[in-house]
Amino acid sequence: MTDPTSGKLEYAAALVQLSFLIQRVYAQASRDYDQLTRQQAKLLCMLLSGPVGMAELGASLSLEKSSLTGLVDRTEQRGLVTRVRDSDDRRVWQVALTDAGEGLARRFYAHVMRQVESLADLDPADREYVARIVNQILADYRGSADLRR
Amino acid sequence: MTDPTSGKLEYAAALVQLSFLIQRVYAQASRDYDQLTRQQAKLLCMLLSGPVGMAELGASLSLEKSSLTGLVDRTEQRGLVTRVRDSDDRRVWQVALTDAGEGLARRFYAHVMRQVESLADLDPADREYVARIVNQILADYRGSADLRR
DNA sequence: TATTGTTATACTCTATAACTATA
DNA sequence: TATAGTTATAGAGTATAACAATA
Repeated sequence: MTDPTSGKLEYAAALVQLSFLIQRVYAQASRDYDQLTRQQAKLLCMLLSGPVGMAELGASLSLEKSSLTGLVDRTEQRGLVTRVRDSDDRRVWQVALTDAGEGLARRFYAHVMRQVESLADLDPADREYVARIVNQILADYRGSADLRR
Repeated sequence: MTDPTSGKLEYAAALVQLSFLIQRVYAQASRDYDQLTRQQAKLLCMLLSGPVGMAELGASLSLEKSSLTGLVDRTEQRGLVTRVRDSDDRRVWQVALTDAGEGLARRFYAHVMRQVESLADLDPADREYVARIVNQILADYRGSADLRR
């Protein structure tokens, strides 16, 4: 087993190291934007496309429901999200961005994109190729996740 | 700003989503191997190439020294690592895998590699291409990190 | 009865600041 | 004095189990 921190890595080892690098970028960006935590930043980004129910959030974030309760509590106390009762089922809550949360989320997300883009000076053709393959990996995973339901 | 959880993503967005997917795989594998935490698993893997000093570990893991003290404490209490005094400088400690820690780390690491390999059914040529570009990203980052020192 | 979400509890992870031991 | 690492403390993140409100 070779040292995973240097030298030329095989496919899987390289992807794992890249994931740690990108998570480091993400965590640093979180601190840079209003001292967010990585988890709070991820929550905000997941709400950018509109309010999401607690159950769906828990599944997407791979969190137990009690863990999500705490995360939403802390993010709500900072004024970045609010809970909204579902009109159909009074047990259900939707989580939505506040105006402050949406502004912060947009700026944070754009910053992370810039940081990741500037990690390496790649040829445009290489970027497109990588984007295509990574989209294929993500699509294959979603397909297999659907099968498991 | 498009929903980052579905559809075709641009280069940076795709890499960020992939990093979250791989971290989920890594965390699940940690739980599957003796109920490791993600951080303990990462520590074990960093020691696979031999003992490492606390200072270097802290830099590699992006942890404050007190945070690392706690992580090594908990991992040591589980019998997976040991502290060894440096022979030259009696303030310095090296962290090393125990036999149990090394066996667990090897099995865990191999499992993560298999899991990541099997995320998608890619052409061998695509895997090689992705591996080459990701290695370039990692090398560019290390180069810029060296410049910042 | 079943489901959604919260509360209670315990533990891990992390940072800041003060401290000890060694150089 | 300076450096390597620990201790003290506080807070965030997480899971399990028990619970309340609603369906």
